[in-house]
Amino acid sequence: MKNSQLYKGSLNTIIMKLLEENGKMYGYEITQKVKAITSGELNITEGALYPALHKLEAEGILDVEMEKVDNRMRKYYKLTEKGTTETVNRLSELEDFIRNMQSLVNPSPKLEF
Amino acid sequence: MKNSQLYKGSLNTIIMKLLEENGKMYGYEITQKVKAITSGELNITEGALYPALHKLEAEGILDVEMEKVDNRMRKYYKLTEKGTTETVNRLSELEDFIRNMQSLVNPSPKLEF
DNA sequence: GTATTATGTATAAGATTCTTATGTATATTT
DNA sequence: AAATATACATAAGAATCTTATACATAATAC
Repeated sequence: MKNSQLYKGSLNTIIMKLLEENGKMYGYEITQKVKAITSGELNITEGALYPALHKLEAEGILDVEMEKVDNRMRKYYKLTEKGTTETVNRLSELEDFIRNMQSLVNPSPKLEF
Repeated sequence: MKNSQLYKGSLNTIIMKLLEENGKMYGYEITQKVKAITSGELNITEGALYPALHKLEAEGILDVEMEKVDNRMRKYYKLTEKGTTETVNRLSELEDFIRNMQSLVNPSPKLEF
């Protein structure tokens, strides 16, 4: 996704947070939501997304539910109980990560008078 | 480094920022500096650090300079001209990344009255 | 006095995550 | 009729990191 390696490792957290927020979503919907929220800056590729969803399902983080809409198949994903708990941890880790990165690149905050 | 995949992809940016700030540093010094700044939360492993330094050197981002201190060898790294330019870009990418991640996980900022 | 920890660099095997390319299929727009 | 949007899937390879191992000197602990 995108021309920056920084996003590597953040996809699972993004998926889980969106599902926590929206109840249930299908793959394509996730890609569009992410694109919209980031003003087109972050584009999740299918090659990254679908294997990630399958893995989260295999780990018991997500439940899946098929639905046929407009003659097309949709796989809706939602957080399991375990997944909901795990999401809290992931978001906490993300906060720590962002805080640490800001400490590293912003050693002396500019004081304004 | 650490028990979170989120840091994956951020090592180069961290190295470059520290070198921009401190002029020149050697590998072990970088690991200690990062540990100190993050209060022990982020530990750069040698297996990640040294290959990263070698690659940045091969890409012309870093210059190396050997120095013998206390009968031990040290390899001091510093940014090249190209590396200095590249650092500006990386830090800009990091800002975008952090902003995007905050948008994704913080959709409705809590208003306080 | 010797064993551990700290300092210092290095590589190699394997895991994880992602990119890029490809495949299939239907609906809509040009 | 062709291209784009919607929808899911996988496979090969790249990039990054973990874990383990290796070597070497200095300082500290027992």
